[in-house]
Amino acid sequence: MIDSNLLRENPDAIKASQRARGNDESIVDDAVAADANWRKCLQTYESLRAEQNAAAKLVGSASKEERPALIQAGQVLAEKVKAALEIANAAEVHLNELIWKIENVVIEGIPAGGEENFTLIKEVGTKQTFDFEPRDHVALGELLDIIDIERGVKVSGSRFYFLKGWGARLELAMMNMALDLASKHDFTALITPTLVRPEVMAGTGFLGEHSDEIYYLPADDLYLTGTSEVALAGYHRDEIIDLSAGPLRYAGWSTCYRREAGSAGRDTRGILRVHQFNKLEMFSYIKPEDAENEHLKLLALEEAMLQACELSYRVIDTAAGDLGSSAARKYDSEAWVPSQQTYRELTSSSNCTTYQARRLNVRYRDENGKTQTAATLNGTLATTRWLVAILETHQQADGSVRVPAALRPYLGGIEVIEPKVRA
RNA sequence: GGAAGCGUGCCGGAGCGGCCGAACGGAACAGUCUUGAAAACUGUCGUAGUUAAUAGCUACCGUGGGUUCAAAUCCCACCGCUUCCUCCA
Repeated sequence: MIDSNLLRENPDAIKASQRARGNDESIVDDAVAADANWRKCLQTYESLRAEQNAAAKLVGSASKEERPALIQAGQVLAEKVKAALEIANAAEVHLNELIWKIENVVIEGIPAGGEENFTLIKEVGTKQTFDFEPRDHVALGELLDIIDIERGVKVSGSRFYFLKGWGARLELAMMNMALDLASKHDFTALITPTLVRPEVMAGTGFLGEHSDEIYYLPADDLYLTGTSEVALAGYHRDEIIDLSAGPLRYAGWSTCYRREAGSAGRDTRGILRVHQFNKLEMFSYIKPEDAENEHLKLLALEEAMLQACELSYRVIDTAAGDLGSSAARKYDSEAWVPSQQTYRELTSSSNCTTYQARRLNVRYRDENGKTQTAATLNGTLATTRWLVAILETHQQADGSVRVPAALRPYLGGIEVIEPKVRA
């Protein structure tokens, strides 16, 4: 939710942002008008209400003879107040409808346009080449007996899989390494609920246009979360948090569920796009003026993880039109996937400025003791999808996979995952 | 799942339909006193909206409705918590 002060003071800034995103900018003028109208209606109501309160007070101290007339006058006032309230409420509803539709104001300097208009920030590492015919992660997973897609489908349907043996351990190793890294940088580990109530799902903005991406359990009126961001953002909802000693940082681990409703036919092979996976997500609550630096910090940690996994990757600054509605800026890092000869997104880190926190009502006290809306940021530190890049990048001619050195301590020291021997 | 009880400010805890944004106690903050601290004393001490305004006004006593001239107080629904029974990891 955007700042209504900004709407009053600088609607042009919001319009420019809407334009960069490719969104309708006339809605901003509508919102300004609706805001003015609401305030006018509110004042009408409040002054009538003040009159009513004063009148009601008189009844209490009035004599028996005076009362009937006063009560009758009160009845008339009550009718007026009721009518004025209805008008004011309707005006507020209308204003909210408009204001909720306006997406976060993008940070100046990010590229305008859609998905293909990103700015390339950097490329790190060399794209892996092989002097043999490389296998894709599905073939490797089968050969090493570490990913069992066939049985995943048998048990749960398409886009499900089993991680088995070293595959399962590799994922846990990666998550643990990520958690260690995050912990060293002041992130508190948090294992979050993955079933949440409708109001939390709506509050974090995931019930909008992406609602058919989300699993819903009607018998219990609960939603399965597609990312721990939902729980992490809801964690401090309606609270005044203490940021005087620095930001609040969390590393949330959870299983994530996605229906992939709109992606039939896309990435059907392997575990690149699945209904269920695990993710370690960083989340920061911070003073707005520090948000951009924090964003760089999140990105730096993501890069540290990618480098620890010895992956080749690039970092992009996403264009305005490709941002989620809460994000003011988004950095994605994409790892090179040899079998696809292309970069695939492994991390995504968004600076939501105060947009998300305003909707969730998360505030802090500034130096003067005044409450201010906090800023929130989130970023991926590891997900199941990383296994695709790790396996494919570090494969060897015989189908074995070299374990990146940084991961070995988490895997009992093993250096190579060998093909299954037993038939 | 069955039974009973309870939800008030940072915490504890009062509250008769009107004089309750809410007694009282504690915590916290500021000051007096003190070489300094403690104690004692004095004061401050919720959030938000509107407004030029730290003036005024409005709203908020779990949430949403309702009754009434007037609701923390009465009625209804929902949510949550506690205890007991049942069940269970």
